Amino acid sequence: MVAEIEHKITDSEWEVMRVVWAQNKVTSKEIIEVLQQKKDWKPATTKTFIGRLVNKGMLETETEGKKYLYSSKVSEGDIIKSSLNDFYNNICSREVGNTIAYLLSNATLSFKDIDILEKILETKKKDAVEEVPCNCVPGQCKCSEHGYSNCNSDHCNSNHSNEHQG
Amino acid sequence: MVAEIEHKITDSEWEVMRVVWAQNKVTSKEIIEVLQQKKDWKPATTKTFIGRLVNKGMLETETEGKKYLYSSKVSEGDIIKSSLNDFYNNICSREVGNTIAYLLSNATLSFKDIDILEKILETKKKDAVEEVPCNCVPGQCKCSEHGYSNCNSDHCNSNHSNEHQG
DNA sequence: GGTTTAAGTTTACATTTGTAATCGACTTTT
DNA sequence: AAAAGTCGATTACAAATGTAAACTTAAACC
Repeated sequence: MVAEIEHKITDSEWEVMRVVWAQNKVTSKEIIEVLQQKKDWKPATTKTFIGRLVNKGMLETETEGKKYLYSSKVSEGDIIKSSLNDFYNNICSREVGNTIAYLLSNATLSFKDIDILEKILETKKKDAVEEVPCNCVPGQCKCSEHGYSNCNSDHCNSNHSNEHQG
Repeated sequence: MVAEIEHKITDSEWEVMRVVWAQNKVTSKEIIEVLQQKKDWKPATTKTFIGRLVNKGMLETETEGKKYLYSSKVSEGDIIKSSLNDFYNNICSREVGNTIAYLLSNATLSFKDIDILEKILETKKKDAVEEVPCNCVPGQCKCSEHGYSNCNSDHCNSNHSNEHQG
């Protein structure tokens, strides 16, 4: 189970977190410098996001002698997982396979990555299904019913599906 | 290349789009009914989202005789891809493999899905790399440097990485 | 030791998002 | 034809987000 992440993280907050994750413990000055370079943010802007992340419980502070050091309270992997879970709540369950295929196609992977993925894929064969159930609308997506002749949903695998695919 | 999606789509807007995708052409009444069931939204709320989606150019309207029919101007797959691209801009390139592994592990897949994924994975072997480059911070993530002894980033594969992993 | 500087905290403000009521123009009903 | 219902459009408003200046306090410097 993935650690519970209380709040969603915004795009801007991601940027800050990445700097922290990349170095474990950092001063605000370091974060500010990196993001001034990378995102052209004014120092004040970065400060705001740091503050919000502390409030959200994503970052914690520690006073080393005189100065503040920021570190992350949540791992990058956990936030990624939490964000993806949120995202996957939005999409049709039938799109999951396509989605992974798309990601896979466009990814830069290491040999080790590929190795791991192959193994996982192998185990997935055991619980593969004939047709992934659709969860789009309560009464189920109409495209899975026969005779519905103008479905243009991507996940529709009826033979009518490519008649008018933008 | 994925179709350019002008605007980001919000969680609430996803819900509306899903109803439209599931049925191709729908009246507002149908959308409202589904989302009243599924999300307990007041009709006015759904109307707002429909309106915003029309403004964003995601939905288009057509008057069949007397009444409005809404249909999607963008395919579900394209929006998913666009959203995932946005998301992947936020995460470390080294996390991509892990991410796909996570998704794969938790996915419900069809036999066909698995088949496709296997083939893609096979082709990925050709351009696999020894170590995926990190894109977290301009000067590269410190965890890839030797001697940096307190990196707790998930993607750090130095041997010090599990000393204090929350 | 007073002044400059650095850094965390407060305040500011425009946009976007979530959530919804109300308005205005048709349509349908009586 | 007047009343009532539909439905798209307009308006409302709080919370979240992007972006940043100002304030405050403590440290550093001359």
